[in-house]
Amino acid sequence: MTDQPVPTTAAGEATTARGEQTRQLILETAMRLFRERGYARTTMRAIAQEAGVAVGNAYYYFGSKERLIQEFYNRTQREHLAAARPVLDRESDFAARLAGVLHAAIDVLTPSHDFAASFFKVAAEPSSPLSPFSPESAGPRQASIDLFAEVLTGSTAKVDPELRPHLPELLWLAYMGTVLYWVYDRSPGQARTRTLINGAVPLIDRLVTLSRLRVLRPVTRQIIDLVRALRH
Amino acid sequence: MTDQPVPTTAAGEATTARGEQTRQLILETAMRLFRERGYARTTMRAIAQEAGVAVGNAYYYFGSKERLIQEFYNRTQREHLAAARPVLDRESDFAARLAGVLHAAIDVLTPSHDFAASFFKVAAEPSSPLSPFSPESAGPRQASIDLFAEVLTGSTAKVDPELRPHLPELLWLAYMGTVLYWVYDRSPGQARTRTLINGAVPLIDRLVTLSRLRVLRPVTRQIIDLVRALRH
DNA sequence: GTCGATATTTGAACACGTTCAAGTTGGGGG
DNA sequence: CCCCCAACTTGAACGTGTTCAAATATCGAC
Repeated sequence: MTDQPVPTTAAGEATTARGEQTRQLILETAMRLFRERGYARTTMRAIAQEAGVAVGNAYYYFGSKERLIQEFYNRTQREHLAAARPVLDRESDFAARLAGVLHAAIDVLTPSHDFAASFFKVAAEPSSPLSPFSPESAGPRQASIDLFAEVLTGSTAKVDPELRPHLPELLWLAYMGTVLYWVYDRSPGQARTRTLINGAVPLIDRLVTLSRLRVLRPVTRQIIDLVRALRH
Repeated sequence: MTDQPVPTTAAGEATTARGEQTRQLILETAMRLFRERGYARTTMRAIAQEAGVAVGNAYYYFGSKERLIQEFYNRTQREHLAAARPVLDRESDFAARLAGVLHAAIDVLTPSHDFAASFFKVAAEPSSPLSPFSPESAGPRQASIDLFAEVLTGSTAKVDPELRPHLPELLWLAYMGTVLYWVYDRSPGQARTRTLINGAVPLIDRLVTLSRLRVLRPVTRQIIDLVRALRH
């Protein structure tokens, strides 16, 4: 009853210099073709041919076509962390930090918008290791959550102490929502996503501030309880 | 640069009694096999063989394997509307109505959880006509939003008049989020999703009520402005 | 009843992702 | 210098979704 034949086995890391070189060659070729033609229209045969290797060789390093996407995912994540760094070093205002980190993510993603949609389709599969909620993604996911923890800790924001430990994960969730919106965003240059960020960040900022208000305490508590109940 | 070769042409509706019968036969067979073996492991050849027709015949009525999923989608949607009806006729409390409608959706979906994941993968593709945000889904989407409008209008809830016109769509969005959670929910019987509904509904109810409060007016206004800005 | 048009049905052929048994290569130990 | 083994490379073959030209069935007009 389980679906989707399990993606083939493990790593595929090169162990020699020659191998590493081939691996990189295939990867670069694939990324170029994905960008040029889109994911679906790039065949494994085409990648192999353009890279000047046999199709089986591509499978030696990347167990499947999806694995190539995994590589894109990792690369993007690293670039995001790097792009967010200057913002975190510069700003101390919570809203500015959050907006900066979110805009940085979209900056990094923008050149790949067209084929990122295909990437998204694969990641959406709940059983896929590429899903942001999968155990296999635990590493990158935690790195991402840590980033939002830093958004918070480095800021001057005053937060309800009960809410604080949960906030990084909630911000990460908002980040996922933003990316989701971006994937579906058909406006030129994904301008709508920028609007979303610019509108949502002050809103989040205000809500976080208000969470300490007496009238809202019960609501805050209610949210925290829900998060706790869902986390196990 | 556009991805995914466009799904083949239009309808495929039968125009004769004979055709309609064949169409139904193929559809029932497909649904049975999907449930028995999962989506990925059910081949078009198997469907055709079990239904006793040629593989090309299945393609005559359903332009692609994904189209068969479309049919599942429509069917589920109809069942949801039907399952929600008694609740709406019975309850007048906003929270009870909302919880009832959401639980009804999960009730309808539960038997298909295993293969609904595959369905979801397809629907996630932004360019797919099955995406809940696609123009092709406008009909079913509106029907769904109307359902949440009825959740509201039939209730005794007092809502900020500025917020009210936007609330059905926001509730629909929350519904989409719930389904998203359900798809990824691996807990036995998707019990976690029930927890989510039972926790989120009172929260939403309270927030809706609080939206009329003086301190929260600016926040409410801010949300409305954002929704407006994103809607065009 | 016969004919033509339209609806339906067929299955071989194609393109693509993936597998795998059979090579080839390169370098470290003798 | 040669041998051996693991690392790497190859491409034919398989299963699958999809297409399409050709065959067949149905029905209303005459």
